[in-house]
Amino acid sequence: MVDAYHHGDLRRALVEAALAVIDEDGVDALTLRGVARRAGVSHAAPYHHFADLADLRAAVAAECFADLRDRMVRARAAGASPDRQVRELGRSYIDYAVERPNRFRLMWRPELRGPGAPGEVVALAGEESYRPLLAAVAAGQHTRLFRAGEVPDLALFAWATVHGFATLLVDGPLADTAADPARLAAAAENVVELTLTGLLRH
Amino acid sequence: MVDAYHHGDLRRALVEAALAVIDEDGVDALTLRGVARRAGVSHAAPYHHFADLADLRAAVAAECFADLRDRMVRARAAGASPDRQVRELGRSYIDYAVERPNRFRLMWRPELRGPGAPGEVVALAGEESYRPLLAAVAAGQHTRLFRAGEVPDLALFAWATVHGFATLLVDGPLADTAADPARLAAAAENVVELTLTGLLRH
DNA sequence: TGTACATCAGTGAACGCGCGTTCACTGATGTAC
DNA sequence: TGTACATCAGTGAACGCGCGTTCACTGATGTAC
Repeated sequence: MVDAYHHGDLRRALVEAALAVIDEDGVDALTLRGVARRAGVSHAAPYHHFADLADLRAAVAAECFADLRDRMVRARAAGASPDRQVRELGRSYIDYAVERPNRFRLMWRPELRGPGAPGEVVALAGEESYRPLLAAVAAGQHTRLFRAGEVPDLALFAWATVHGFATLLVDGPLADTAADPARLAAAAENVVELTLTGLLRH
Repeated sequence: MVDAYHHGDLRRALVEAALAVIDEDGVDALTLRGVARRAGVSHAAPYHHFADLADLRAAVAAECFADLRDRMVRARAAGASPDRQVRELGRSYIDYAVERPNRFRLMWRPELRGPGAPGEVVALAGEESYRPLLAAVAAGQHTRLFRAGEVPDLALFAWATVHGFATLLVDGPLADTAADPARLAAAAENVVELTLTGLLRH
């Protein structure tokens, strides 16, 4: 760490630097040279740890998904009943997007998933973030609180709603709402409750 | 049109070229030089019609939103009752995203809306695409088919759900579903019906 | 109807920029004996 | 414990690239008289 040589964990430091660049200047500002600069190493150093820019981007996205997964796991644990779990999951998902808009944007960039992308890690990490919601929906169905139907179908509906709301906050016309905590909370509450209505047995 | 000089409507031709570039190679492949090349003019010519790249991008996005608005207006007209209107609107929105994924991606790029963006036109065009949904929800509430509540809240829920589903199809893990017409139709039906459940009075 | 002239939309050369990537290199670290 | 050597993670110079943008220019078009 003191010495420039044999940095210790330059890979880690580069990922941290990349997160900082993305948070501050957006996904498109991410460059290998910029990250090296920020980490205080020469522009050629990152090539010892990442094949290319796409590889670095994928590593950063995987990191973000791991963070999201942890939040989802905690959110589910915070809910006593399945319906509360879904509420917590929805709120946490929205919070993540608003807190870290640029990371959220990166996570859904098409380059991560297209053909030829080093996106397998990303896809797997994404799946793991989804698992708590699937589990909560299955549990709600098991206690006959939620409506009958395929678990993946119900979960997909809930995910789509919350994800759509989050992207509208981050990239759409709801930016003003996202900037005002009170309005954001009210709008999120509305969306989450209506989602639950779609899930509940009537 | 025959002559290089006084092209006739180079602005129009540049927008068309930009749409072609975006459809074929993605949003990030859009450059002023590339568009000029494609339109068969020198790379400096576009500056007589657009201030810079961001300006061209905004013009293209506005064009896309106008297209979406037309589809939304037609979709609403195709539905006899408010619930059918919502179904048509949802399906058309999803169809647009799947048919024109790169245009759909462009339309929600944050650069279009951030501070300093020439995005006023884009914001207005986006609003107009939203109006048919607002109208359908208001109509459904008026006939007491839909639940009580603020129209914007109900409409936002419906939009978020369909928008989220569309983005998951385009940029997320549902790419496989989007590629298979039968599965796509089934998944879209599921999402739209659950959305309606959230809107209906019980 | 002609003519002089302003305007306007193109051209092509030129600029600087930051990027990704490669390469021969160097010096610190770890290991076999 | 020392020593020779392989390995490994850095460095810095160099490359080519396409881009955005500017600029003086040119020739077609429209207009005033």
